[in-house]
Parts: sequence; structure tokens; C-alpha cells
Amino acid sequence: MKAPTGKELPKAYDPQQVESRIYHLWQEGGYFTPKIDSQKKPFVIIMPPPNVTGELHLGHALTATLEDIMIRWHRMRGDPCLWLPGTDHAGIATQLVVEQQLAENGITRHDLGRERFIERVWQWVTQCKSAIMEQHKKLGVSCDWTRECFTLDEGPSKAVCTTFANLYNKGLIYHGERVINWCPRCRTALSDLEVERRELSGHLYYLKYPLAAEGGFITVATTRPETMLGDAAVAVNPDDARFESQLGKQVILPIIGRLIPIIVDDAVDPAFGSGAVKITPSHDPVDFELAQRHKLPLINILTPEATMNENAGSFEGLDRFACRDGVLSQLEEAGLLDKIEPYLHSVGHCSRCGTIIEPWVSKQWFIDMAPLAQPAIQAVLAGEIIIIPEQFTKVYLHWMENIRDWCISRQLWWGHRIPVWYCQDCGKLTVVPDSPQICVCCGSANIYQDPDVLDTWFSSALWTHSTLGWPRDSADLHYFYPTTVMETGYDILFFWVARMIMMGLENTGKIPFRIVYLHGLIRDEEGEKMSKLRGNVTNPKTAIDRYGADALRLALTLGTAPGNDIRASDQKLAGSRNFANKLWNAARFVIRNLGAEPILSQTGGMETEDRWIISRLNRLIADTNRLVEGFQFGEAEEQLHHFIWGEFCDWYIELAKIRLRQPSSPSPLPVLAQVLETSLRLLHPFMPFITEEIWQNLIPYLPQDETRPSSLMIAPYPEVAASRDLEAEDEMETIIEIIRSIRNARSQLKIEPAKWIEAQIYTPHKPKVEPHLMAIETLARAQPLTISEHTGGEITSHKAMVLVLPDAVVVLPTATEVDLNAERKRLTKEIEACQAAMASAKSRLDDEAFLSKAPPSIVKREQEKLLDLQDKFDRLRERLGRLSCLA
RNA sequence: GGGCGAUUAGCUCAGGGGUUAGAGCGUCUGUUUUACACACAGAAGGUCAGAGGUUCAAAUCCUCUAUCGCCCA
Repeated sequence: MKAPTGKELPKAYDPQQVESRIYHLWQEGGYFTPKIDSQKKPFVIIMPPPNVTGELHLGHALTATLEDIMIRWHRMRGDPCLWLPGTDHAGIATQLVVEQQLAENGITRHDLGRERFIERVWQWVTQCKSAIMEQHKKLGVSCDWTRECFTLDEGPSKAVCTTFANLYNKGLIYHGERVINWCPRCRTALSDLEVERRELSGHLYYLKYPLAAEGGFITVATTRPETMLGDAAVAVNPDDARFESQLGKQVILPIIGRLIPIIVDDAVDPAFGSGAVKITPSHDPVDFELAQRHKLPLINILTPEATMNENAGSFEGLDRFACRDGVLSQLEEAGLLDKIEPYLHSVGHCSRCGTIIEPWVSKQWFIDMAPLAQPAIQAVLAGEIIIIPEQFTKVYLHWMENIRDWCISRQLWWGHRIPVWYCQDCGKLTVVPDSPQICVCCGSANIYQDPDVLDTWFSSALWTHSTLGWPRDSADLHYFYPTTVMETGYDILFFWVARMIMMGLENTGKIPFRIVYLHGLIRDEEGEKMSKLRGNVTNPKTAIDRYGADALRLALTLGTAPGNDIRASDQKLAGSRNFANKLWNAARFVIRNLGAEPILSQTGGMETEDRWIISRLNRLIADTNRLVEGFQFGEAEEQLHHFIWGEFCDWYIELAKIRLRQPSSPSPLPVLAQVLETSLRLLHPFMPFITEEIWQNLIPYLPQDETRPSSLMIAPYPEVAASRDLEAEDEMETIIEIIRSIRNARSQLKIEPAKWIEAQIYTPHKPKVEPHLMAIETLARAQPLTISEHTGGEITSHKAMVLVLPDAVVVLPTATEVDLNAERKRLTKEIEACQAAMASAKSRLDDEAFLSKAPPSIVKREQEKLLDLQDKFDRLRERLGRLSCLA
């Protein structure tokens, strides 16, 4: 055994002095890297890779905390644990960040050219990745840094190309002309999910289109009048009688002068606007489909920058919104603007840069999702994959059942280049995972690669298996796949989780994970979503520097439920820091006393309070394990908090102090040490730094144990060692109640804290209470203190205050300041409350239905309750009666 | 338009058929009591949004209403 150093711990816990030192200790120990043991089932989490767009925010900190809790818990339980970290290249978002940096110097990416721009992005990425890693380390995450991955690494890139080629060969990836969401600022296509719809108050413009053959007009309503330049038809609902006479006729498209037909289609809603709608196949997804059905021409009027092109006639070169004004004024001059109504409509915005997106026809790559969705739906329906909290299952299924094709090509420079080569000789496509030298059809070397890149989420969708080596048949893939838990925010259920399930099943034939755990969003104190725009983003580093990593972890997760949003605040951080300090000082007390008694013996008897705290500890162990197993981390933390602060510190340590002062009874030190050590292990997954630091300080004083590991993080997680000691719990409950009642009375009587007060205890449970007289005396400051089996009926002094408890009556005979009226009032109030409780118990017990239908245990409990109440009621009545006699 | 969730103490939230509904923070009163003032002791504070229903029993399950929030079209 190492000799106790006798060095005192600092008076307050200072995380800054501890955390980085402890993290190094763990890293040097190599505890983060799992050992593959074919006999054991591994526990695996693939970390959601943060974007390399900047530093981590509190949402990432929450993700990392929850995952670290699970990983540390499983690791301590002896499971081989892989927690694989990584980062995401985040194509459009990262490109935007670097473009903004360039813009500060007045440069665009086009000034640099593709190659130099990419170099520039890599510089940024390198710096960003290390910043993210540092932040994660500050938070204490125990992930396996030796397996860290980046989406653009060779392995994951190989997975991307392989998947693309496979899906292409199966006919599930196709190249096609569709109306997609186009961001004119990013100059790229976006998927439907990357479009954020915002309600805007705009206008509904009613335009009059002249009929070609005769006089008159047909009126159409639109929110985007400038698109009329690309109109190919006017459509009405076939059942709409208002337009019967105009069917099959042609109208002259104003400004342009093109002749376009009036057609019928079921898709037209007769209730919208005038009932007739303009059809712009190139600039509206619904119109596009309608145009396909009616073989209407596609007339594209926009450039990629959303200025008007040559098809817009005299408006060529004008910005889309300037063009709107121009079109409106020309129509007005021509008397063709019927009316304008205010109109609330939802407008798509680029979720990255906020620019209003333009539905735009273009040739893009798509994945046909429906065939991939089917097995992914089945996996969840069959319970192979479980979603927590459960209510998101419905959301998932609904989205999957109505899934639409996914536009995966992006006109960006940063990302996985699409593995498609076009032959300039035969015009055919070569789609292979490896860079080909020649066309697979004609053998020509005259081929060039598609300039576009893939949606970032395409590579993210492969993350659970591409990080483990797929498409190679690697040892990691064999052992760690399928992974166990996918823990992430509910906001990327569709973006990521759903797609991972589909692609995991498609590529490996197996589900990618068994459990999806979705956490809520972090909000600020006012409940606002955190965003850079609002400027309410907290950097985890700031919080850690001020309060410590453990405090941040606890503040983010204490008392929270899965899937619920979380409000972050300084108050919560301070509360968590206070708890850390409380634990620190409890440990300080224990260690100081252990130091005074160099040899710690495990022998010696146990007092009731020892049995009590150990029984409570066993209950805590059972609860904690049950709750963590059930993903109820916030609740588990609450139980730990309650035990350590409310039971161990408030009662057990206070009781132990009394025994340490007069060493005749068995020493509480073994129990103090045992309870502290076990609590540290229980708390470690949640607050790893402080628990490790205390543990390292504590173990030199503990009995030597060859099996004890060198770090708390690999010590075994506590398991229930003994059944509850209900006798001890009951006894201590009585003692605590007596102490509380005297303290309460002292406070009511305004007795100075330092002053001793005489107290008499009357109880039929004298043997139970008697051994604790010293504790009651000290903690309630009651002296002289006597105990008797009599009922207390002989109290005659009107000065006395009588406290009626379930197991005892406590009399304070010299409570000189007792106001008789106040005392009568107090007793009457207690009697009333007692009566009310009795009445409810009685009415239940009088109810035949209750007696026959309720479980016997409930009935029995109710009977006991009534007896106790009756007893208390009698004693209260008796006391009140005597008081009345005195008055 | 469709769907999901929330409504519990002044605030932030747990709890999800079975004692008299909990925690943290805040408030009030007192205290340097030798681990801790980042603390201790005590107290006040709730018709569990409203209305129906199911049940021996509802904060908890069902229906409707109101308010707020989110997702999908």
C-alpha cells in the first residue's frame, strides 16, 4: 500500500487544475481503444461527424456527452467498446465558409480556380479538424482516436464510389432532367431536405391572357409573375364549368407573344385564384410533371445566377426580382394586370445561405429511393431497429413511405467527385469505382469525368460501414458491424438516420445499428434555437473554462428526457458546478479522516446508519443500472445527485462525524470509504474528470487490492451486492424524522441555533430509537434528551410543545415561547390534514369494488395507512384536549 | 392541408394508473456548526391547461377544446 501523503485536497474543486492532466492519463493508458475479443459482444457507437465548418457548439457537446455516458458505462461493465470519431467535409457548408473568407479579401473561388480553391479548403479543414478534436478532448470524450475518420479519407471515398457504381448498375441511380431546387448564390442543385420553407407575405397577381381567336381573356393567378415568360400553357380543372367554352383554345402569351394552349388537368385546384393556372414547365415541379403528361415544351428563362436568359426577350440579363417588376409594369401598361391580392405563401430558401431558391429544370443525378426504403421500413416495423423516443418511429415511417427521389449531384467543387466518365467518341458513360483510363464501351481514352460532386449526405449515409472498412471485408467490419447505438439529434432523422438505414441495408445486407437514440435541440435561456445569426451560440470551451467539463456535461443532461429540447443556462451550469464541489468536499472530508487513521481495517461491527447507507447505495446501484440501460440518463443523474448530496452528505457524513469524535463505537471509516468509492464509480460515466481525480486521491488509503485497475474509467461498474436492509432503512427514517421535527420546532420557536433545548421522546419503539440518542442530541441540538415508552399523556405543562410523529411523540417541555393559540392552531391544522387523509383511505376501504378488484397488496397498504393515521389522529386529539384544559 | 409534441411550484423541468405529486434554481427566515457560504438548517409555494369519458382508483389512459412549438406537404 502506498503511504498516505497526508496532503490535503484544495478547499474548492478547480477543474482547470485537473482536467487536461486526467485526460492525458487516460490517453496514455490506451483505454479508449477496444480490444477485439470474439467471445464478447462489443458495444459500438459511430460518432455523428461534426462538419468542418467551425468549432463545436453545445449541440455537439450534448451528443458527445450522451455517447460518452453510454460508452463509459459499457466499458466499465466489461464490454469491448468502440466509439469511432470523425468529421464530415460538409460540401456546401464548408465551401461557403471558405468562400466567405475569400470574400473578405475580395476574391471569389473562380479567381483561384478549382485546384487552388480546393487547396485552400484543405488548409481550413486541417485547422478545423484539430480544433474540433481539442474541444472533444476538453469535454472528456473517450472515443478511439486511433480510428478517427474524415469523409474524404481514402476508405470512405472508396465506399462512396463503390456504392455509386453499384446503384448505377442496378438502375437505382439515374441521370435525368427534372425541376430541382436551385440555389442561385451557391450555384448548385439542392435536395428537397436542404430547402427551408419560410412563410412570407407576398402577393397573388391575377394576369389576363388574351384569347387568340376572339376577344376576351382568361385570367391566371400567380405569386411569381416573372415566370410567365416561360409559360407553355394555361390549365384548368376538367370539372370546372367556368372554362368549358374556352377549352382547346389558344391564348397569346403577353409580352412574349407566343401562342399557348388552354388544357385540362386534374391536378389543377379550381379553388386557387381564378381557377385557371399558368403552366411554367421549367420553373415549377408540379408544372413540370403536368407538362410531361401533356408533352409541353420546356422553356428555361433563367441563368444559373437567376438572371433572365435569352428566352426572356427584352428582359435578358435582368435579375429575377427586377424582372418581376418589369413584367408587372409592362402588363399593367397593357391593361393585362387584373388585380393584386396580399398572399401568405411558403417560399423555399437555401438552408445554408438563406437565398431564395429557384425551381429550375436541369440535368442531375438522382437516386430512386422507393426500392431502398422498403427494407428500411421493414427493419423498423419488425423491431430490428428501435427508435428512442418511440414517437419518432411514426415520423420515420411516414417519411419513408412517402419518400421521393433524391437529387445527389451538386455543382460544387468541394466533395466526392461523381465517379462517371463521359466518352467523347462514343458518347457512352463509364461508371466504375476506380478512376478508369478508357471508355468501357469503345475503349477510347478520350474520356472526361463529370465535373460535379455528390451531396455530402451521400457519404454520410455510408458512415456506419465506410468507417469500418467497407467495401473491404475488414476485421473491424466483421466484429463491430452492425453497430449498437446511433445517437444524434432528431433534426437529422431524415437527412442522416433514415438514409444510413437504407444504405446500410443496401450495402451490407444488415442493419447499421440496433438502436436510434434521438436527443433534443439545445436552446438558449429564452427557449430560442441557437444560431450564429441570432448570436446566442455558446462555445462549449467557454462553459468548460468557467465551470468545468463535468459541470457542462451534467448541466446539459441532468433531469432531461430523450427527445426533449433542452434549455442551457448559466444557472444550470452553476448548479452542476456546485454539485461537483459538494462531491469534492465530501471526498476531502473522507480522505482527511482516512489519513488520520493509517491502517484501514474492514473488520468491526456495523451501526444502523452504516447498514442504512449501504442499503440506500444498493438501491441506487440498481436504479442507476436500470435507468442507464433504459437510456434514462437524466433520471439516473438525478438519483445519483439525490443520493450523494441528500443522503450521503446531509446525513451519513454528519452521523459519521459524531462517531469520529468519540471513537468507542465501530469506526465509520470503512463505510465512508466504500460508499464514496462506489459512488465515484457510479458517477464516473457522467462526470469523468472529477471522479477520476478523487478516485486517484482516494485509493492510496484503501486496503490493497491487486485487481484494482490503474484508472477509474476501467474499474468495474457497481453491481448490486446485497438486498435492501429494510429494517435499517425504517429505523433511520424514524430517527431522521425525529431530528427534523425538533429542528422544525426550533425554527418555529425562533430558538437560537447555538442554544440547547430539552427534549423528551415517547415511543413504543424505544429499542429502535435509543441507540441514536447521541445522534438526535447532536443533530437537533437537543439536551437534555430523554426517552420513555410512555405515550406522553402525562405532559401537563402548557409551555410544552408536542410533536406527533408516525413512530413517536416528541415533547419540548421548555418551549417557553409557545403561544397557546398558535399551538392550538397548529394542532388543529394537523388534525384536519389527518382527517382528510383518513377520510379518503376510509372511503376506499368501504368500497366493495376496491376491496374485490384492487390488488391485495394495495388494499393492505391502504389498511396500514389508515391504522397509522388513526393512531396519529388519536394522539393529536389527546394533545389538543389537554391544551384546551390548560387554557 | 396532414402529422407529432408540449401545457405540472415564481422559473427550468422530471414523473406516465395505486401513500398526502418531486427536483434544481429563485424567494423568505436564520447560521462562519472544523468537508463544503459553490455551504448548512428551516419555511412558503401546485384544482398537474379546461371539459367530458374509461377504471375500484387518473397528473398518468381515451375523446374534445384552448394556447404554444416542431415536422411534412
